[in-house]
Amino acid sequence: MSSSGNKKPVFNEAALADQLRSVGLRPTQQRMALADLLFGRGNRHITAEALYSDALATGVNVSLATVYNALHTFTAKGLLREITIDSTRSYFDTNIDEHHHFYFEKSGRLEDIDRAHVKLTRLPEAPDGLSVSRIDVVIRVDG
Amino acid sequence: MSSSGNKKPVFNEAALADQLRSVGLRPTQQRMALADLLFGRGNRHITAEALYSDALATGVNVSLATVYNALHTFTAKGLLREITIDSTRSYFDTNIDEHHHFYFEKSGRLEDIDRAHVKLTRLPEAPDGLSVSRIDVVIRVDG
DNA sequence: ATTTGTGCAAATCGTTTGCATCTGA
DNA sequence: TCAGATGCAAACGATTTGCACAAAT
Repeated sequence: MSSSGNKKPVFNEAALADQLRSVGLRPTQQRMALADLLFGRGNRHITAEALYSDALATGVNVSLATVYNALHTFTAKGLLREITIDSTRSYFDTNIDEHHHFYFEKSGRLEDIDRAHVKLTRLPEAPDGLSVSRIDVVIRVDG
Repeated sequence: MSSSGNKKPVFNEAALADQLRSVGLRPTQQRMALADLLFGRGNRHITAEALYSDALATGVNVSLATVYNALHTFTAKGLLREITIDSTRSYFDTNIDEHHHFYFEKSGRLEDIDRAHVKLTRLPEAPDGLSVSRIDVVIRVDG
């Protein structure tokens, strides 16, 4: 009973705290716990509600508002990437490298596709010399 | 003051009615008027609220619920394609051919990219032999 | 001490639903 | 006639917001 919840953090607390500080965020208890759930268990594609459930399930005490707060703050600081695929909810992806997704329509699950497996050619220029901020490829499969 | 609104329908009424009947839909006044707004002015990427405004502005008498109804029914019948890009609203695309999109982040506007201008290679197999229902490519630009 | 973050509950907003009434074939 | 459509208003669900309180520097 030394850390912030029932489950031991997967990441070293000091390292997590440094990561948060390095992007200008205070390593509060809630953010530490959420960051641990997000980044301490491999790549995840998670919704706010799901992360909230995860937190409750592991004994972490946070409010839903704080979960939304943390997800948006992390996204703004580049620690997460927001994926919009289903208009009823937002997914947050812990993989911030350039990559793409399979979307399983029935289950609502997302799966990463490495950038090396999708090659885009003949891409048109962005109109008016605007710069491209991101290219998303989503392969929808009926599972 | 002979047709269903202030603005003359761009499409021939009989042709529109046939198009609706051909997919098993009754050509009601509301559906005819909405179909005309949707298909009678070139390709459009429109939200439910925007179509509703359009309808009101052209003197067409429909409820918002009917607009949603029509958009979903048309989509189910293959006359429209629903595009999810922004989690706060759904877009409906009158272009049902395979193609992709530019998304202008500031204005929220969408623009078609012909399929010929995006070539995907090295596509991974869909897992578990599931079939691919659709591939969406969205190029986000900061305009 | 000051700034930043958190939690609660209420508010928002796009969308959906229930149900009574109308309409097209 | 009568299945299918429409309209209204209430319900919904994810997300956001206002504001008082707590925690971090």
